[in-house]
Amino acid sequence: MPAEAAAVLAPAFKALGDPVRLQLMSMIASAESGEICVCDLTPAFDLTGPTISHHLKTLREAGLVDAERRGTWVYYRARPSILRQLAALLTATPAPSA
Amino acid sequence: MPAEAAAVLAPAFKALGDPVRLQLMSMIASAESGEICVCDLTPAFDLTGPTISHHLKTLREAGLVDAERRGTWVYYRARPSILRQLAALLTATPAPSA
DNA sequence: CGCCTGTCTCGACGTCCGTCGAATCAGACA
DNA sequence: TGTCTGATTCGACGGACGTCGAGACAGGCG
Repeated sequence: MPAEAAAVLAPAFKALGDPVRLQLMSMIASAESGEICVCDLTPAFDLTGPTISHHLKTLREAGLVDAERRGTWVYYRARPSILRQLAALLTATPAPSA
Repeated sequence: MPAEAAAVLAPAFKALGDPVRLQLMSMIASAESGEICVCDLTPAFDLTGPTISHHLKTLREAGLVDAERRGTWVYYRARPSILRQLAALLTATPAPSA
């Protein structure tokens, strides 16, 4: 793996490297309708609204989720393509020779 | 995903969230013989020995690699089981409903 | 035994991160 | 228009992180 690829992929792993964000990602990705409102995410944690918003921004900037405002509420949905990329990287790494 | 699971898995993602460690992990996991010497890892980076050693310790403590001293040299090898766990988490997250 | 190479530990420094409170923006509704 | 709720941005604080230099430890070899 070239250094440039590592520089591109590492931020995505980094974004998942916080327990709160990992759980947020899980909730977003496993939402039945494919999307979930911030107002449904916030009460699941013992954290203030701004803090959850900050974590969601981190996930957004890592390219892991998309956000869309509809009326008063903001809905988040996962981006499966990048998740597949990360998973492929992890399964590809073990040496096949053995 | 329960909060406890997130607390357990997040550190592994966090360890991969640094470009240097991600590349180290890639080099270790893709080693032909299944293991690789620190002396082969260090010159691949523009970093000092202690810094590489620190990153390797981080990967070790995250459970991603094992280290073994043989004579003068220390060899690192990947732990495929945890890599499979992380990959499964990423592929499992997208909602199947569509 | 003394030295040399390879690796790790320790202490320090600057920067980034997670969290909060206060303030701000976006939209709905009377 | 005014106000209320939901979500974000801003500024600040404490703690963790990445990096380095210096020093310590492990093992091989004269």
